[in-house]
Amino acid sequence: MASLGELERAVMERLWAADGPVAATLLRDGLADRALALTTVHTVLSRLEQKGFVVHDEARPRRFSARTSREEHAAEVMREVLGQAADRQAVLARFVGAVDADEARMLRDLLAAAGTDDAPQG
Amino acid sequence: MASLGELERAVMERLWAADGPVAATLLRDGLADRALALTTVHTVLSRLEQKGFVVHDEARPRRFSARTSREEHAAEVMREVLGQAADRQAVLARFVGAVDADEARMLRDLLAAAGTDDAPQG
DNA sequence: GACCTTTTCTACGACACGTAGAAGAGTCGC
DNA sequence: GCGACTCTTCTACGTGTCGTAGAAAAGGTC
Repeated sequence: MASLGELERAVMERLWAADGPVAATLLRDGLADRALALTTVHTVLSRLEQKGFVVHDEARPRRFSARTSREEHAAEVMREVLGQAADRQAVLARFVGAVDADEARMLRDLLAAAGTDDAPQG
Repeated sequence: MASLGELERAVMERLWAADGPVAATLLRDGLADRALALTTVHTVLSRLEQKGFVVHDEARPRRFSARTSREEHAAEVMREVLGQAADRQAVLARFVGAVDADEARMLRDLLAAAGTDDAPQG
């Protein structure tokens, strides 16, 4: 997975923070502190689309949206990192060994909930 | 966290696969398929050190080693990704929702083991 | 102390990213 | 329908990082 540059990340943040699809002009305004040209925003958006992070609709003032939510993206990255590891158990062990108590609790609950309808088949 | 380039990653893999500290010449030999000049290996090693992934001892033919294990590194990245998220529970939910059954089992076991001496302190 | 090896310094081409102008395409008002 | 305006795409450039390595300096060997 290609990673994001500085501006690219900022744009993704805006997209994630938005309710729905956002026009490029809106994005530029949201990034007013950077005083970007509209074309700059478009370039970044194009690259983001190439990388698969963004999609746009066909309406004429194009509206852009993140392909996945911020959370889904983070989870995706986590799974990717885990998936690349040879010894996934070791990675998970270190992972749970280092997350804080709150997170451990969340994980336990989540796992328990998932387990209830996780009927082993085959 | 700075990410790794192609060669940088290959070097890290060698370092991780090695038992202990490794000399640059050994690394070059291990990467023989790439036919790299020793200096190239040294440059990469220096950059890796700057990024905090590698350390070397003071012995004269310098010996390089990975600062953290492969697994620890992966876990570190996972925690970093999680830590950056605003809604960590949502991330974790998506994460456990997508890992496969084996991994879920590992997590459950790991969490259970960790839970036994996870005394809540005021 | 001369010679060989290792390490450091410096450099360069390629590519990604931030940046944006120019040109082309579409929309709206008259 | 045409012109003015806006949006989109194409193209380009500067900078930084990465892969690559030579030259020079530092260290070790005999």
